[in-house]
Amino acid sequence: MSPDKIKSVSEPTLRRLPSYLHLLKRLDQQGRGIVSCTYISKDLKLDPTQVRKDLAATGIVGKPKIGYDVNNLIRSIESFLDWNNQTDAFLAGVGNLGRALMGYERFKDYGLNIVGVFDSDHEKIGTTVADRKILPIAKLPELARRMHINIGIITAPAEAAQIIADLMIEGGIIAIWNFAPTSIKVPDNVIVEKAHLYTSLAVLSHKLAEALANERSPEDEKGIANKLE
Amino acid sequence: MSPDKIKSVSEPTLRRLPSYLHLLKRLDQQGRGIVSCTYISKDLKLDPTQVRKDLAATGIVGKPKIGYDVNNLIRSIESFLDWNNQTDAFLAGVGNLGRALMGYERFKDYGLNIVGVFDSDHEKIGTTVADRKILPIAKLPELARRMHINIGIITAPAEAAQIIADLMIEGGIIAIWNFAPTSIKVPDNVIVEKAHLYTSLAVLSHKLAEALANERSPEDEKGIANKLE
DNA sequence: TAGATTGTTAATCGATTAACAATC
DNA sequence: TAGATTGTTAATCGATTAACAATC
Repeated sequence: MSPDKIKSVSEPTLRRLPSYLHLLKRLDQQGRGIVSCTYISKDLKLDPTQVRKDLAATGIVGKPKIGYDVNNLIRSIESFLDWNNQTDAFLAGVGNLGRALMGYERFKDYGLNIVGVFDSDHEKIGTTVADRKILPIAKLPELARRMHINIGIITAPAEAAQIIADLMIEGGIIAIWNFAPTSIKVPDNVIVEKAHLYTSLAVLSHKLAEALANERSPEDEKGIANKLE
Repeated sequence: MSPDKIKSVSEPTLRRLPSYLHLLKRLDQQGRGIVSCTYISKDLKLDPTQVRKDLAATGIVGKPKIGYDVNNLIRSIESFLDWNNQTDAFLAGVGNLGRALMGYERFKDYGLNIVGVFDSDHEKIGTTVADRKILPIAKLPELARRMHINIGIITAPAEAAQIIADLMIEGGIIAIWNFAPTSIKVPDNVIVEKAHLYTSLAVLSHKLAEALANERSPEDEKGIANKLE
């Protein structure tokens, strides 16, 4: 029935796959042909069983006692993430971050090809970024539909995020990569992936504050330990 | 013993706090003084109990039947994340992404103050980015130590990440925000937070591929459903 | 007062980790 | 062959969700 059925996979697994891929590409460059889960798990500080399950999710089959073929593994992960085919995308909001993303030629290695850039600022419209002419945001829906664009990237300020999302959806875009620091409302069939820097910064800030507090009063921990005795 | 003890909190909770904060700031601007978990949970599409627990983790106390005071809540989250104090940071690697981060004046609202920028490229050293002179990377350890810098931001290519991390650690930096697409090896007492774009892109790419595959062959699902009967 | 809400304890769910058989 | 490794099933752990008492 379903010849190339898509396996359902947990989001934590999905998030670990790029780490494997980067390590594997490095190993490949070093001329290594075979790798074991044990090796990967040590390098990335993960549980070996977890690595095995993650890799299995991509459909790869290893050889007991031997390990996995590095090249096969790379291809398996890339095809699972659909990074072997390039997908066209539109980007809206040419601020600092927008420019940074446009400058990442590497995205093409990750299946992403940004073919249209949009902004609402008349000063910016007509100028170019990464050799692409910046177009007026109002043209996004029509162009997206005509070019069958599936992915939209929002790198605009929070205030503009919802308006842009609506235009993208109007243009038939079904996957939105949202860098604006706000949540957007979309229909159920539209996929939204948040890429909020502040989320990551929150973890760092809190852990640092915690570490510094412990450093200042390390006796606290002993105090607690003593009470538990 | 521990007068201002730091509560241990789960990482998922920590990652949700910035979303609450953004919503609360918006509500505050709209002049709303009180908010309930129910309201927050609907806006952010989360479970209300989860919201209640997350907020409780920051130390806030609400009023039954009433809700939470919006301003108190904002202050509670900010102080929990240590975003009410500014922490000085160094950034290494002035490529596109480095420039984008330097351009984010908003970081100051999130407790982050980038006071030093470094690069290894002689062409870049001496030029400025966001009004800061770019310094040679070799000077990072000494300056970090002298200025008591705790946070280091790596926005360099993967190849340079480990070298930069080592220099940061040499300079006494204990928290690293790593944007380079590679994992770095650090001593146990050093905090590393990954901010890898590709991790987020992997989720989007795979979900999109899955959605498109289902669209092409929606009868598959029926087929499976029938078999289960 | 009644009802909406907080705060907390218990149940559920899912991801991680452990154990072990199969394999080259 | 023996040992290292894969692949899979079972146990554990932790986060999410449900239930409910306390409160204004």
